[in-house]
Amino acid sequence: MEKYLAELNEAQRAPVLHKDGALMVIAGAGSGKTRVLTYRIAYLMNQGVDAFNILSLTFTNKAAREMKKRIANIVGNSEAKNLWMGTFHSVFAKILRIEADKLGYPSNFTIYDTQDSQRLINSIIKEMGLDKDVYKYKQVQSRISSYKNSLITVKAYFNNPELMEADAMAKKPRLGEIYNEYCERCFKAGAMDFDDLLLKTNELLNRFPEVLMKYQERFRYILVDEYQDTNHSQYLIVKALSDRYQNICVVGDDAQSIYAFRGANINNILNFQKDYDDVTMYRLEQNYRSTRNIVNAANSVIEKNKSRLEKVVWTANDDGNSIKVHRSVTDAEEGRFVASTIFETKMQEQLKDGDFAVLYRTNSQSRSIEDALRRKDIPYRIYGGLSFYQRKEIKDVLAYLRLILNPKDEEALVRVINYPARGIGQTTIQKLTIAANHYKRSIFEVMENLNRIDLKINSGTKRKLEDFVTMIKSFQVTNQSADAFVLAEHVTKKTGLLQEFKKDGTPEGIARMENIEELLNGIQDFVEGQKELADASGDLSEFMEDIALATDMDKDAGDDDRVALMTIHLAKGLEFPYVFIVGMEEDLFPSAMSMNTRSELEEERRLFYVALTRAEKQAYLTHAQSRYRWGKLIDAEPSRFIEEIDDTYLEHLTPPMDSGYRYKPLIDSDIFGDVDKSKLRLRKPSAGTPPSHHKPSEEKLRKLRKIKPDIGEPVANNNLFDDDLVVGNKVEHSRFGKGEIVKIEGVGNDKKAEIRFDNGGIKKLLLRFAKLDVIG
DNA sequence: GGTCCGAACTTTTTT
DNA sequence: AGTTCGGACC
Repeated sequence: MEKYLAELNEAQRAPVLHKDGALMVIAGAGSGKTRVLTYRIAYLMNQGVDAFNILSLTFTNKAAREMKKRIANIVGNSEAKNLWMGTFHSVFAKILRIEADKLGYPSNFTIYDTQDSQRLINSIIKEMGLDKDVYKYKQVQSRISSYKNSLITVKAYFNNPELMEADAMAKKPRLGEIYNEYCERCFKAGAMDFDDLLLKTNELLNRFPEVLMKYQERFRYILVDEYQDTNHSQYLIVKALSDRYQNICVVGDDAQSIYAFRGANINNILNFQKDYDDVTMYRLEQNYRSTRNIVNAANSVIEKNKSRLEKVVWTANDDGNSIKVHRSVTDAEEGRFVASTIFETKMQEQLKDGDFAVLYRTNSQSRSIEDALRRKDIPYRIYGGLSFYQRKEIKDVLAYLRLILNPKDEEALVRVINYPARGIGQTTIQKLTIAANHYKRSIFEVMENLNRIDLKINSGTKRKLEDFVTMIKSFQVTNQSADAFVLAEHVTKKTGLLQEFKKDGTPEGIARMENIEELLNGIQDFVEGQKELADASGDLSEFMEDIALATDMDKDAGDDDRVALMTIHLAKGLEFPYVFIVGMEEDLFPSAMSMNTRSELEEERRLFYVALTRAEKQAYLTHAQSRYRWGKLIDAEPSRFIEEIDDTYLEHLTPPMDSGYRYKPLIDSDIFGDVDKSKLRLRKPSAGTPPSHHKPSEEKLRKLRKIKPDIGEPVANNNLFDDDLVVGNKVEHSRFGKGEIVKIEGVGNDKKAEIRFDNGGIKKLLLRFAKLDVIG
């Protein structure tokens, strides 16, 4: 152990050696935070802490695996095995399976991905006869998702006039009904969506004190990586679990918070010190990754943000080269520049393809880069985008497998009941659905009992339905004895899925068949891996659990030597010697959708900061004067972010254009005073952020918190009111008028106040949404 | 109940 | 641009 501790600098060693209590590590980009986490866990175990008592939450499962491997090298494999490590979603999915019965779920519940959720919501909207142009299923899904991430259950929703009014004003008065129906259908199908994995964990821990106690005792030491990207739901889970022992270590960097759009709340990290007694704060500020040029350039950009924690990232590395900026006429030319630069640099510097990465803001930008790389025969790998498991043919196979494990899984059933075509059409499915709703049973159960219910289905169709049921049941029998691979191979043959593509013969058909074969290979690999483990069998349920929450980054890259293509979001936590950041153009990066408010623009800027700090030796920024978007050639101006970099760190490969362009005006609370962001959001509801919060003026904020402003302007805050409103306060509400607080209950985002209004009414309002002015 | 064709959406990021 | 979905027609 001593040997390992010697590998750390002083700043890194301190949090590693800090055994008990709450600690927060603010870790600048490239400052070795993974190393700190790894050694801290190893050190805890070295100090006699049982691996069973440590829970470590990481951003990807791959990060967890790698960390575990490194810990195993220090403390030994058998010990490291007992560590609980993984993403929030995968860890709590495991716990939910153990405790499922308490919540009324089967332990083999299905996990719906976003697509499943959207399909279900789509059919609910149709069944309710709503206008699909008003109720756009994707918008509705993202709205429901953000409710869940803010712990607003259906019940909480209907108890909250503010929310209902907001949705009504957005011309969606029946959103609550959809939400309710969606939840009921998921429950009936024995399914949880991604957000449920966190929401139901909260429910579990809140409703069952003995369960909470059990896991508090179990997880005496909790570590959370990338804490700046946790959402409210995750925050509450961590808070609950760590409440007993308070041995909580969070690591993060506010400058790299880039997931606000899916509910991440930067205040979790900004307010950590308020949440626990006796917090020790550590800062890692020395960057080991990048050249001084890159570090300084990144600093000069992030300085433009107002909301930041104080931190100075520095490096002892060499200056290195300037950051190179390249302009091209079209996106195709940009691709060619990237490809030929990679080609030449590789030759001159004796590098590998794997030393290069191309980062972009949106997945759709990969195409032009791919084309250029392919022409030059440069091997590459695309991460993310339409992930393998989201392809239609793969989802079809998986739907059969899901159905075997959980026949109540309606999304899976609807997906494959007539695919490949077996003569079961819309009408029949409709009849089944109505019957299922009527008898409060699943469609599959209805199909099992066709002879006992009169559904006015003709005998031919009935026969087909029975055949389908028999087939699934026979698969279930096979599943008793066969491993996942044998079963999956059997299923693809028996269902006729493979046949379907074989007879098709088109290039797409062949590609799809190859994808299915690749899936089967993947399953076989998995099964063989599992069989080597003592406590696993390689059966279907193990495989399905493994892939349900697998991210694209989790797949083994196979350590093969290729240029990496990915979005900046996906690149978080990674590093490459040479990095190209392409599409540095206004409306693309920063994204046109993110320029309406300061906080959105600041998130884009943090994203750029993340991109830049991925580079070890050399960064390139490229932009095109025109590019194809939506099938049309669009003119583009260079991104403001290029200008924001201090000029001394840049080298223009092409003469810079005159910078006479202008930016779109910001809608900003700085300018307009009290901007009601929830209304802004509703006008533009595609973003996946949680329902926004009323933000009082800066002065009022200060009064509420009774503290002086620290650096810069705080972001719209969920937890502002935590310690400030008390019973007896006089408040004014925009609609209900003046009143007095008679009761406060709940914590954090769930905090409610009961207010007796002067007009006689008593209302219970969720503080984070209630527009209250304190008047005494 | 199946097939074919055109409309519509896509492109912000993801567990 | 490419894909997916829904409606009209067979």
